[in-house]
Amino acid sequence: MIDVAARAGVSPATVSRVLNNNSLVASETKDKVMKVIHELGYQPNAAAKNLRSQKTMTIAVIVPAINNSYYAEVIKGIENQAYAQKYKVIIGDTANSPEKELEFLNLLTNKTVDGLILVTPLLPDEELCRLADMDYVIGVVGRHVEHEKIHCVYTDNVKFSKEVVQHLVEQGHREIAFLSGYADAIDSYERLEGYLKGLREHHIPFRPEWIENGNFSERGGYEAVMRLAAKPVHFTAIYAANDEMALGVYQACAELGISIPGQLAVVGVDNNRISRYITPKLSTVSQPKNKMGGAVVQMLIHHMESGEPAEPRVRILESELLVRESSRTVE
Amino acid sequence: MIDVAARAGVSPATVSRVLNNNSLVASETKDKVMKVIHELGYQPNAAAKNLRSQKTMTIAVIVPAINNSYYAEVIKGIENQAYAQKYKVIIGDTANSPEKELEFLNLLTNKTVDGLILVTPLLPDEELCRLADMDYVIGVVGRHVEHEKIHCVYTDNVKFSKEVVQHLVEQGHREIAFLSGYADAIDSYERLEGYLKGLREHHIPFRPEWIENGNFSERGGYEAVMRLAAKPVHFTAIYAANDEMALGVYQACAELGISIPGQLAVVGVDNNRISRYITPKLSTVSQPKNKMGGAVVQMLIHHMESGEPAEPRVRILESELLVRESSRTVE
DNA sequence: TTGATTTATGAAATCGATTTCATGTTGAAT
DNA sequence: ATTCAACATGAAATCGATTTCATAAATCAA
Repeated sequence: MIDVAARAGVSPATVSRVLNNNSLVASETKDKVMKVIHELGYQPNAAAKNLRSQKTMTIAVIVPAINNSYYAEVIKGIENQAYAQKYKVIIGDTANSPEKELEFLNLLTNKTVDGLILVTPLLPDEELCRLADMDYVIGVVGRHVEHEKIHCVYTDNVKFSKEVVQHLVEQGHREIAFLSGYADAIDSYERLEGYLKGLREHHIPFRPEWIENGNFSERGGYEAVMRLAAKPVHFTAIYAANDEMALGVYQACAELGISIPGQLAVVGVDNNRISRYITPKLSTVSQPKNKMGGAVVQMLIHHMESGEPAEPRVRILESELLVRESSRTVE
Repeated sequence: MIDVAARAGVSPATVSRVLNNNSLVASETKDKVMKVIHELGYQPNAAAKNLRSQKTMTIAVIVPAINNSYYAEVIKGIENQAYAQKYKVIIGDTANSPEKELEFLNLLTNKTVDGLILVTPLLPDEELCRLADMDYVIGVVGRHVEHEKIHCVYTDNVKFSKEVVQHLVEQGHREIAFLSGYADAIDSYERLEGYLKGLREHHIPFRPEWIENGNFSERGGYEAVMRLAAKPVHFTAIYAANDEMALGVYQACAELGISIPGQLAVVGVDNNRISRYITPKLSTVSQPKNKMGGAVVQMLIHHMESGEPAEPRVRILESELLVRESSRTVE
């Protein structure tokens, strides 16, 4: 910058003013400086800028697994919106480890980033609230955190789970099993809650044997069905709390010689890419992943730039039940 | 930091020395300072550190589409390796736009990051070489760039394409069509080259009608097959330059009443998740995506820390042909 | 005891931008 | 002609760490 100033015969202060479109600079001076800037190919140093402005124009996104398509889509929405508003995005993959997640929080406290987005975080609310209390800017996707300064975006797990049950009942099912994800995940809990409420609404007495844990993974789903099949309990439909587990259900059924949807209806959640390609096509619940990412970024940027949390602080986006082959009664 | 220094009754210089494990500090002073640091929950400011050290411990990864599983896997490999070596990762999604890609290069020139990784870049080699000439640290995944300071990691497109042809010939096919990706992508070009060489090796006269462009997309693959089917040319196998297009082939065949692999054998490239779940299971070429990402990060970090490019500068990793149902001759 | 080393610490410069405050210039108004 | 406002610019402080250089204290050898 000093070089530019010297070569243009002005002070660094003026160069800075030119760069920041400060009105207080004569247009001829401006032209002269701009010319030198282009000649030298000068670019302002980001670190210096960050230090002086106390801003980094960067946000961090922490996800359990980047390669999982759900998170990849959310990240896509985040990156696109951030880019549009001139922000950069740092990603952190926790590999489902709360310790790693905790470490990434340092990005906020050491001012590497201006704001942080946690997607389905594993850490307890208190940890997040503690940071928010210190005025760090935080957004959460896929979970609700009760703190006036924490932004949340998610879909209503309870609501769409009830819809799934409703749909299965309409297809004539009254014995519906449920595959949950890992026990401490909020999604798991809420989808289970919706499932139970759905049963209740249709006056279907609930049987605990219908519930198995599949840890949100294909393998887990497979094993859960095997356990289910070994029990003396009857069911004609399975609601899997995500598509991965539903994939496991398909595999188990193939091995057990159970036909889908003929003998067993299956519904998943996530609308991952595979669900549309597998045979029979999997009925599932679709969430607006890109939109969720974009929404939380907008809220965060608002907060960072205005100093006030966005209004509303919580956005619950609509999900959609996609009825495909796996749950449609064969005519 | 000044607060810490004051409270510990030492100078900021000493605090800094403690933080950086500088040996020139008495152990009792060190303990005293550490205690205050913990009391105040002090964390060194990243921007100041970056400015002073002229390093950011950050690398940027530029991909055409984050949500595409191939890139997501590469990113995963990059992030994991970077994290292990205490580096942060900024991502940029170009949405296949060279202009956007060019913009992301500013992250390097304005010193937001210490190094940059481009995954299957769209920009011409010259642009990258220009930066490398200025001693910016650059890595490229999925393409070869001839510049002594640019690190490259990729698999041998020509080699595995020849293997695909070889495999199809072994299955009894001699009329093999080829679906290319967009014309300016290096992968497209090299896979075509391998296809042609493969044909030559088996003394199969090449027919230009066998080649159609599918732009690496499912839709493109579908349309390409439709065009192919409309031509007065016969073929019993299709080599699609990626799995997405192969998916399009499946769809087209379903509509045209062509059975796979009975009437048409299909092979793709990428081993994306769906290829294993679709019916019939798609034969494809698997690349070590995570490993490619990890490898390029290691090379970059070596370069950034030693000042010298890593040796070797180019790493060609092995790919694997996965023969599944879509190309196996029905007995 | 004295001088030479080693060890521990602080003062101040530095990284490269932004911004406040002061100063100088120009032109309009009286 | 004089005063005042508006405008244009520069000098210097600042952001928060690191690092050089200087200095003081402690240790050692003679």
